Amino acid sequence: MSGMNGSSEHLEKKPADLRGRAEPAGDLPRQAWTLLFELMHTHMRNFPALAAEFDLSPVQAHVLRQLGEGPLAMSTLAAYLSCDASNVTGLVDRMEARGLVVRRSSEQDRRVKRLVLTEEGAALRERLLQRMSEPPEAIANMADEDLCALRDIMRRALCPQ
Amino acid sequence: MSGMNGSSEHLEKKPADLRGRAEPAGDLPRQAWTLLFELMHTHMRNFPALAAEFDLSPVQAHVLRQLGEGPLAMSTLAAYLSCDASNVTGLVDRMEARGLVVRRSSEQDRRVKRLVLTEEGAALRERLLQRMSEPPEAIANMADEDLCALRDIMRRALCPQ
DNA sequence: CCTAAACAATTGACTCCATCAACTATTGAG
DNA sequence: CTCAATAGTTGATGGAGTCAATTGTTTAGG
Repeated sequence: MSGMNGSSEHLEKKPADLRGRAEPAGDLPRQAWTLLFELMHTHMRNFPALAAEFDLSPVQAHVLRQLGEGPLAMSTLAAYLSCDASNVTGLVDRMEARGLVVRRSSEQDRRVKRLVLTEEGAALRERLLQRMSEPPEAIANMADEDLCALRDIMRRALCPQ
Repeated sequence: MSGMNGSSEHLEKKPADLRGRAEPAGDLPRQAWTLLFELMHTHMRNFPALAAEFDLSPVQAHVLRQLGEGPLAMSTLAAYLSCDASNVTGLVDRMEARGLVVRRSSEQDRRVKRLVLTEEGAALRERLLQRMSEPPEAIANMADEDLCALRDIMRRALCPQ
């Protein structure tokens, strides 16, 4: 880093404005969310590198993750990815070329093709999931009570039953 | 959605395997992190759409967000984005063409160019930040106690002093 | 039955993001 | 002064995203 001549470059650790911009005090969800977003964001930054550890693009890693619980139609995958169906074609082309998945034509409806993990794909998926579940520092360093509380809070939020 | 003929497509609400894969019970950070990751992930899925509300690409939105606290050298921005410097050139080209930023040559070091937000860029940034701080449903629906606890936990985790 | 609408997947044209290698201009150290 | 290092750009290439158009298939209506 040599361009550090006197000017304000502020790359050090960026505490940013995590305090909530003048602290509206009434807007609890926004405050909590902004903090979460910060963590999320710094972590998502190295997701491409994480995927690259397995010679996957970020999206391929994402697909591999979603593909765990049974065959998915192309269009269903497109819905998961919130993207156009035409996009999935090329994406799956590349993954099929690497032997991670195969297209299987449905017999009930010959328009649809279902994606099935190959052995190799399933194995890679296991390794990937294991790697992705490794928490970042900010989480790993938290106190056990905070971790427990966080887990329970998130369960309540994500599993509304 | 017409391809729903009997087969297992499981797109409904995807509770996924949030319980932690056989519940190792010892690995608290992994459990908490996996839950956080789930939220993160479903939220990041519509970030492109959010950016598109402002006619920005996801990366442009990201840059606009980072560009708030003063001029940044191109290389510094590349470091923020964890990407190659050559990438930033075209990125900034497009943003400059839309009048959001300008390149200003440094006088101390004529190699570096600093990015400065234009009026329009700064205004758009404000609107963008406001929009981005809107919490997703899973957060908005949380109980106040959980929100408080979550905020405090995240503050402890992110502002280690 | 048969035609027309709806739908799954693909293709083609296009843009943006990302990487790498090569290049220019500038700085700074010996 | 010379030479290595640095900041930014360019060019080639590929993945990922969009949209519009096409093909093959299903389904619903007349």
